[in-house]
Amino acid sequence: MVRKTKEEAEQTRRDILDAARRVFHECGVVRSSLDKIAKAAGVTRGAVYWHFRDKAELFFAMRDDVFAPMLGCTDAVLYDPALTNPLDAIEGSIKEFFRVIGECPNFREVFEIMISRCEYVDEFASVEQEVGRPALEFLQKIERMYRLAADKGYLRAGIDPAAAAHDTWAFTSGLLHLTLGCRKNSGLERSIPAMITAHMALRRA
Amino acid sequence: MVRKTKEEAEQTRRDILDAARRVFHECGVVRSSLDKIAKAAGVTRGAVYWHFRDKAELFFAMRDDVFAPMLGCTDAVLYDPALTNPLDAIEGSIKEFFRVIGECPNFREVFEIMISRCEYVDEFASVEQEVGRPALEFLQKIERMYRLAADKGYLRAGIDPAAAAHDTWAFTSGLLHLTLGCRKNSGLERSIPAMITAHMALRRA
DNA sequence: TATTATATACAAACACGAATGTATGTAAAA
DNA sequence: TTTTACATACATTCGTGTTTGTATATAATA
Repeated sequence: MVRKTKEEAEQTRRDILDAARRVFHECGVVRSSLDKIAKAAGVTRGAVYWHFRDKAELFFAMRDDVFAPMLGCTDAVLYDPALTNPLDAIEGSIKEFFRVIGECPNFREVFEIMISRCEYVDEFASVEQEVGRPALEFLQKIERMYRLAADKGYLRAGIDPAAAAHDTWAFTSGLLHLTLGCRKNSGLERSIPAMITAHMALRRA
Repeated sequence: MVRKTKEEAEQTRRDILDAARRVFHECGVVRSSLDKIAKAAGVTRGAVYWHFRDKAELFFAMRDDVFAPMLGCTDAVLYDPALTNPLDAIEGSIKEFFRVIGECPNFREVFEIMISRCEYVDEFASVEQEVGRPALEFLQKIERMYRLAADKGYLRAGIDPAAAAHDTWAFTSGLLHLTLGCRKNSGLERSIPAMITAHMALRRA
């Protein structure tokens, strides 16, 4: 059996993507040979080269599988019309982000790969920029929300919305890196929601 | 000329360390062959293997050259007896950290290598932990300072010192990652001191 | 002090494995 | 019958670790 049906071929494609994530996570992107990934997927390098041009294309395909849904999750909360207080929207959105990271190993693995198992040089140099772009968009989104909160009188007096946004931006980024970095120690996982609550409480009127 | 004096040998050792930093930064740790590093230092791989057992040892030696002095810089401010308000000590210490990162390219390069040009697997897996340890120590240090500030009445009423420490901890970590990541765009560099000031102002009585 | 012996500080050459990209083969689906 | 969806085989490149060679600094000795 060599030639498969379209559905079977699509399945091996997904098998390869799945294996790539596991192997990238275990060995790092550079040290993950396509042969290792192929074997982890139960195929040969031939199949990998059939579906993907090279390792970079495979990497980006794997990443895209996860990033788009993630953005949808957090934006759904951020723009939830039921939340009248924009500060609740920000708080809920950030909590949602870390909930997904904490509960869904696939998502967590991809973020760990992006942050600590990939060298941002040569063909992967763009990864850094592509990580930075969503981060900047997040900054702009919450800045708008903070401004809205200020208009509605929810923001504590004397706080500049832009400054608050930058602060929350750095806080969120740091929390992500810290939670992915030191997983086992310090039981950071469980205290994340409380940290987010405390962070936002500082800014409430 | 083959055999050199002790001083000359020490100089080539430092040349190699210097070249390693540059090449690691440009090519990433895994893709930096020892031959590339040797050539950048004006020697052959023989010299590299003479001074260092392998790439990992070279990497850690390069890193240690920078990390120890850095800790000294920030701790000097954090424990400056002239600062009676612990919140000033925290603020000054963090500002000092980012001042060094911003003004000293060597330090910045090493941090960029650690954060975005090194895959934390196999022999480099410990790097992640060794980055995490100073981070945890930083958390404990500022937690003590926040407690001290609370005792002295400098901390805004209603703020828990431990929660404030965690928040500042994440903020600082995030700021580091963001400033190293998106260097050119958004002119983040220049607004860092103001961000730190605003961050601390939120907690002042 | 002069001579000798030895360790030093590399350069150069070698052997080996690993990874990549490509070319070819092939059986079944369309 | 022609693609498709791979498996297999091949050629080549690259990096590593080791070994060998060697001129010289340095210590030991006479």
